Amino acid sequence: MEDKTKSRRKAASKRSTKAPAKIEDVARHAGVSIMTVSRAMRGVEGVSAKKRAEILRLAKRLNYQPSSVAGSLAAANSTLIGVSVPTLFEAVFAEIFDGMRATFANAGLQTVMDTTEYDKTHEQSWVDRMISWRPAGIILSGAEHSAHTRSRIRAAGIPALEIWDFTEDPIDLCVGVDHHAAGLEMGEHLVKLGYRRPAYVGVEQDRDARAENRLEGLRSAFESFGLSNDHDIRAGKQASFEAGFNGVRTMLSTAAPRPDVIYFLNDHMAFGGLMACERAGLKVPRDIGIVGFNGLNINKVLDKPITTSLTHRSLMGETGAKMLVAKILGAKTERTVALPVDLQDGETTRRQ
Amino acid sequence: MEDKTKSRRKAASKRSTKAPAKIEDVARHAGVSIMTVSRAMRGVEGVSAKKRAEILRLAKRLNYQPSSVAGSLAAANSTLIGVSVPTLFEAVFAEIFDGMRATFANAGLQTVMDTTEYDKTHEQSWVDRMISWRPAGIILSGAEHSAHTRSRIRAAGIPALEIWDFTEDPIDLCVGVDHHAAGLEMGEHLVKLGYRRPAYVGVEQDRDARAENRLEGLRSAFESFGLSNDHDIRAGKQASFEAGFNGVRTMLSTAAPRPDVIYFLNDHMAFGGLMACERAGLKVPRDIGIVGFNGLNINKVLDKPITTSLTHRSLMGETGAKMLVAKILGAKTERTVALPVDLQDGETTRRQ
DNA sequence: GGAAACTACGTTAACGCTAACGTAGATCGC
DNA sequence: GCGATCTACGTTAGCGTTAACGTAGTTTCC
Repeated sequence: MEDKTKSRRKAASKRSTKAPAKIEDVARHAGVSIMTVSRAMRGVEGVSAKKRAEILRLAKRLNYQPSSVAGSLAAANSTLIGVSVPTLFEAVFAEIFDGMRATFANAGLQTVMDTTEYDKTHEQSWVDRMISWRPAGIILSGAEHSAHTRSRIRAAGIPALEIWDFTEDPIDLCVGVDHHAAGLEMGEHLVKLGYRRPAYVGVEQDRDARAENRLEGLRSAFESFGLSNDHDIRAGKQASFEAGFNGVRTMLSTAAPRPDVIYFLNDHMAFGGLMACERAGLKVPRDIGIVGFNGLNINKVLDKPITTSLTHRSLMGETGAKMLVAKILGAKTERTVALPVDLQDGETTRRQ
Repeated sequence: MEDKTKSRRKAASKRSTKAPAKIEDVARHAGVSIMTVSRAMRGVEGVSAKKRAEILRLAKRLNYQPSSVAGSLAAANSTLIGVSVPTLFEAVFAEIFDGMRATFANAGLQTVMDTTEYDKTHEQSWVDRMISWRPAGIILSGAEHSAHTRSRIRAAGIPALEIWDFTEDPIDLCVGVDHHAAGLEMGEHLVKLGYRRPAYVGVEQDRDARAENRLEGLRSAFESFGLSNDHDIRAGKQASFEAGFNGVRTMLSTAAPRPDVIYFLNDHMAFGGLMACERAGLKVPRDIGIVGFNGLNINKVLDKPITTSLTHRSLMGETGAKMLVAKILGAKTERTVALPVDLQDGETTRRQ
């Protein structure tokens, strides 16, 4: 009877070639209690050095890997940090993530990442799934989240960090840059350089709230001088070289009078746009100005560096990770940190 | 006594503002058994429509989120797919990942990703941590893994996919391209175009096994014509624009006689190198040839597209994901799939 | 040299959930 | 009209681990 039940259970489970070893197997082989194995594996006190060594050797031989699932259920704590980024196609998020790595590794926390495709529904379901794993912390990109997302995270009492966009009113913690201010600063700079007919080239759908904020900043700069931005071109789904290229082609074939400067969603789009301008016979910056955002790597190899706003992605990641770790450990930390953006006057805009 | 034990336990747990609702809370509020709530939440049979609706409403109100930790321990199954990529700085892996997304989402599987930094020790510990969560499947980049990694995955009996590099002898499943063959094909092409003094520009440390395979392929092509590649420059840690730029600068200042063609680790490095050549007054392809790998996005906007080998990253991701899902569901699938690489003759190498 | 303190274990009871099985009451078939 | 089947639940026994506590044997201290 006993036997039958067991074999049934086994057969019902996925075609398990061989069930992986569990703590009980190690205990039996070592002739000790389960608890002693548990202590030995975790390196906590209460086991003699000799027995510990023996148990560890046995565990290795049996290919025993403690189950984090059972472990975190029993201990009610976890070492997971859930990270959500809109896309991996923009190097920015890879750089932020890279900046966080060391801090989390030092704290013994492991990150698990997924992408939301700039979609709030995606993000919501990601948050729910993530919470169901009871992580030690959660990281979201940007500062605009659905009410559902905010309340779920708060209700779960999980430390959370919003990164990239700055807000005074975060779910929990926030580190980022003020995108509106960055756009405004760039706009004022361009006005000062004498530009009067700005255009914008971004991606289809205004899913990227930060980019929209920058555009608004730029617009208000021009508007405060009585100038308006009529040309708002959206091309492609991702902020790629190609999208920038196509956006400019579209613009040049439709816009009259021609804009005198183009503000791009980021440097990659700006480079694509630069290529399109030159292909169309326009000299940059003589005939038209090109402006990007982020200060991406490509800028370092171009003959004519693109005028852009440099963001400090790695520092941002590190700062955010430290704040989150502090919060998780119950230490004091600032709730919000705003990082500066450095305007870099390149050679794709005219000299003053 | 009973009470004391409970409160002690509570106090000992992390400063829980308020413990999140559990299935028991919902059951109590709804006046039904725990099992009925479980069934209602999972949408399985055995609950009347009326009760189900009521329970779901209650769950929402109590902010109840079923614990995946407890759930997968009890049900001994999981919906996790662990994905390991060497770096997020190369768009290639983002594209492969993107290609997999839809397939996994349709199968109700969720991915969790982390990076290994091209480090086998990193990868090993990632595999161990991942296995401890008992995922439904595991995805590794490349085909060179430590014995420990291979045996652990096999011992755990978890379906695994190796992607990007092709091998006849995978841990479990494999989809990728033959990098050696791609290098060989490009080498033969360059010989045919009349190139005789090839050079290579890659990154410091030969951590990227695929890139080394391509280089070997290229070399054997030249060697079979009695030509050798003397110039092997390593610059930077990441395969960035800048690394390509710096690599070429180094090369031009040291190499004599000057190589007539440079093979780069990828298109981004090639573009950086192209910039460095032009900065140095060399005309491409008149004075020197530039060759990349991957067929990255930037190539679509360049006046002179870079000669490269196009890889089909999105297709690769999709193919691999389908194979893995099939394996997880117990369906038949091929063990290995080799995808083609398309040589694209650009304008950074001379015409025949 | 005997109580106190420690060391190195073992035992028990969770952790939050689900599989498997049990069971009233309703429905059905002939 | 009565056994057979079905529906909608409830009960029981884990899943693999750890926290908390219990307990022999050993050491320490004055």
